[in-house]
Amino acid sequence: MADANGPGYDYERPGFLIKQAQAVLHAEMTRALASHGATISQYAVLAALDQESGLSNAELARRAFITPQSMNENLRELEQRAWVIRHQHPDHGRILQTELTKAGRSVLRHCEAAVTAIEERMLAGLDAGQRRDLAVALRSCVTALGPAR
Amino acid sequence: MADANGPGYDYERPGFLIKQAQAVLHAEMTRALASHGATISQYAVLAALDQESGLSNAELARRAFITPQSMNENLRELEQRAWVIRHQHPDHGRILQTELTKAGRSVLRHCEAAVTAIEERMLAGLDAGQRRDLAVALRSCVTALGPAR
DNA sequence: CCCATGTCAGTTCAACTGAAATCT
DNA sequence: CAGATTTCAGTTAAACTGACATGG
Repeated sequence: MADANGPGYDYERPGFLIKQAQAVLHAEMTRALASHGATISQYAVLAALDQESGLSNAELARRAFITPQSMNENLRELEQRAWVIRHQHPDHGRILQTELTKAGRSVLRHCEAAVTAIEERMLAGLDAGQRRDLAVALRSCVTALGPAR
Repeated sequence: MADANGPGYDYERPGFLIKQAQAVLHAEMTRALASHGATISQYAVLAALDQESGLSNAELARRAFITPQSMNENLRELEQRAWVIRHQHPDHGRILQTELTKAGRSVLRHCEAAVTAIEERMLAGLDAGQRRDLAVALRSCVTALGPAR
C-alpha cells in the first residue's frame, strides 16, 4: 500500500498544501510549547501582547477569530498563571487592558526560541529569496481571501 | 527592522502566516461546502476515496492524522448519507473497504468546483510562476518538518 | 436608546482514551 | 499469542450561543 506522504495524491491543490503545512506545524508547535507549559493559543496571546501591549479581551478575540467568551477563558488562565495582568482602561472604565508580566515575557521568550527553531527546520530547504517569496505569497493569499468576509 | 535575536513582528513569522492563511481558507471552505451539505472533513474523505478507492477506515484515519474511532464516526455519517458504501475486503474479512457511491461522486464534483473557485480567488494576486513557487515551498516545508514525527 | 465590553452559564462538536470483539 | 482493524462507550478541549450587567 502506498505510504502516507507518497505522490499521486491531490496534495497538488494549494488548499491541501496549506492545510497540510499548518497541520504538521501545529503538531510540532504543540509538542514544543508543551515543554514550556504553554499551548499554542496561549503563546499567540502572549505574542500579540508583546507586540502591542494593553489590548482588550474583545480586541484579542477579534484577532484570534474567536468569541470574546472563549478568549476570556484563555485570559483567565493566563492571569491565573501570572503571565498577564489586567487593569481598567484609564478613559473607558469597562475595558480591561491586558499586559504581559515579567514572568509572561520570560515564558514568551522561551516559547519564541522553540518556535524559531521549528520554523528554521521547516524552512531548511529554502534559501533567503524563497523564504521571502513564500511570505509574500502567503500574505497575498490572506488579503485576497480575507475581504470576502 | 526586525532585530537579530529579538521578539519583533510576530505576524511576519512564517508560522503565523501559514496559520492565518489556513484559518481564512478554512472559513471560506466551511461556508462554501456547507451550501452543498458537506463539511471540510467529509470533503477530504470523499476526495481521498476519489483518488484511491477502497481505502479502509484505519488507512483513512492515518492519512487524516486522526484516530480510527474519529474517522469511523465520519464514515458512518457519510454512509448514512449514501455518499460512500463499505464492504468487506475479499482476502481480509475484518477490513471494510470504502468506496464512493454515484451520489458521493456527484457531491464531490460540486464541492471540488466550489473549492477550486475559492482557491482561484485566494491566488488571484499571484502569477503562474508565483503559484508554482508557493506550491514548491509549501511541499518543502511539509517534507522538512514531517519526518520529525 | 444603541452599541461595545466583560463575563457567567449551558451547549455543541470533534477530537480523544479505554475497552472489547474479530480477523490474519 | 502478537498485531491490525473495527467499533461501542465515556471523556475531554475548545470552541460555541444565550443572557445579563455595565460603561460611553
